[in-house]
Amino acid sequence: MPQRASRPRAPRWQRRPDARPEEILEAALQVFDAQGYARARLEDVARKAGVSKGTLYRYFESKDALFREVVRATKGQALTGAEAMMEQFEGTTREALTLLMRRMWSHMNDPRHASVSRLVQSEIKSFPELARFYADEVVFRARRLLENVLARGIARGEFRAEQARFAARAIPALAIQLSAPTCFHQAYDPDPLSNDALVEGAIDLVLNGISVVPAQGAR
Amino acid sequence: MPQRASRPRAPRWQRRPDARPEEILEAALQVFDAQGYARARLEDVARKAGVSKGTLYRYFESKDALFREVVRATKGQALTGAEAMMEQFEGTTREALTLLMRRMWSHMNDPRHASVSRLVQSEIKSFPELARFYADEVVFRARRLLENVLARGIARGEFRAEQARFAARAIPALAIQLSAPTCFHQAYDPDPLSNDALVEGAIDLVLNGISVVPAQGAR
DNA sequence: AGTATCTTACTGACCGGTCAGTTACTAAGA
DNA sequence: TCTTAGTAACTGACCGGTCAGTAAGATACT
Repeated sequence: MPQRASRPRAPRWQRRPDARPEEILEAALQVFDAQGYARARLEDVARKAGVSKGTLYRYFESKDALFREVVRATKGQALTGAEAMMEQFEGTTREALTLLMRRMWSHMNDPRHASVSRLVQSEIKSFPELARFYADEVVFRARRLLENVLARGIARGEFRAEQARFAARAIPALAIQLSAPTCFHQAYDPDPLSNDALVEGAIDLVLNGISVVPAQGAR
Repeated sequence: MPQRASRPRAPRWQRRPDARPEEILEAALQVFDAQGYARARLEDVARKAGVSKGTLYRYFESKDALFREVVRATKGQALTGAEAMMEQFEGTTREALTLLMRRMWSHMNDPRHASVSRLVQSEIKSFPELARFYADEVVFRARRLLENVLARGIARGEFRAEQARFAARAIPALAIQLSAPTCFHQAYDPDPLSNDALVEGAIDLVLNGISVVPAQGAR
């Protein structure tokens, strides 16, 4: 019963220019995630977004552009919260870093973020423009946040100074590679680690790896 | 001067059935690396290998199969040497692990291995059959090797037992993500780390991360 | 050694499916 | 009634895969 006599015109489609872009981005993320960039068909994105293929081109000028916007929209402001959190943190830097790492890992458990991270890893080579954006707005920004925390720990005598540069790179690397949803061999793994075990393992390894050895002085 | 009167027939092409497969694999690796699997054209692979496209199909039954063989050929026996090296190692386990990590990082500096690692990361989702092979013959095998070293260190009281499982996963993760040639943002990095700094940073982080804390007992 | 015969590595033109992007048109709704 | 969001059929490039034909070169037989 598509329409009633008293409200005769149930339009075949509606104009919703404000809602479309977001819906298309969401659909695109799902299709890109499932198929990878190259195999993803705009036809499928359109269907999933409830529009026709032509409509995509009203809002995004090409498949490339659509992909870039997916990444931008997902990761764009993701770091702001973490930065704010760190700004006002008062406890030991060990606690701060623990908190931050838990936050990173729980982020990677959000399928949206995990998908985008994986996609960027996979496709970045074909998107020099995106590469620049992603490096500046995601990779280096995350690194800067970590470096600030690490610097605080060094200043307070908690962490070893010589590990600051490497650790700021290692933590994101571990988050990307060692959170369950990103890991392709999870399915075949004879000895899989739970998500909890992965976070806690990472925290333990990093904290022990960067803390000043308690041989002389501390404790 | 393509031919001389005294040796009149310089053939337009030669039969070299033994050499072809290897040459094709090498060409395929280069093209896949440069373009990614989807964008790589078999036409280009053929040209680079000095054969026609049809010839590819004499040796490999499809593009998929060709890709699988590239991976197999490159990574297949790569671990054997490392396993042998560890088998006969006599020093402290710290030294053993250091040696092994240096070996892993220098492997990743070989463009062939770096390419394949990146490609597998990117494309694995579309190749379930390859995923199985890669998980069993590369990922888990490398992990097993690391676990053996770590177990030795635990048995000798050098390493903390609770870190064995995570560290065996973390080390390859770091090797893949934090060796220069695999890293897409190296070009834009305002504060790039040299390869040396990356290896040494990883070794330092890991050794400190897994070693028994010298608070009580040791030293 | 020469040459006829046969096998098969190799070529390259072609086919057909796929899909990003276009366009001519329709109708929502201010 | 006019603007423009939206549709759907269409186009053309691209490329994986095929196959009929060609010639390299091995083998057999003088």
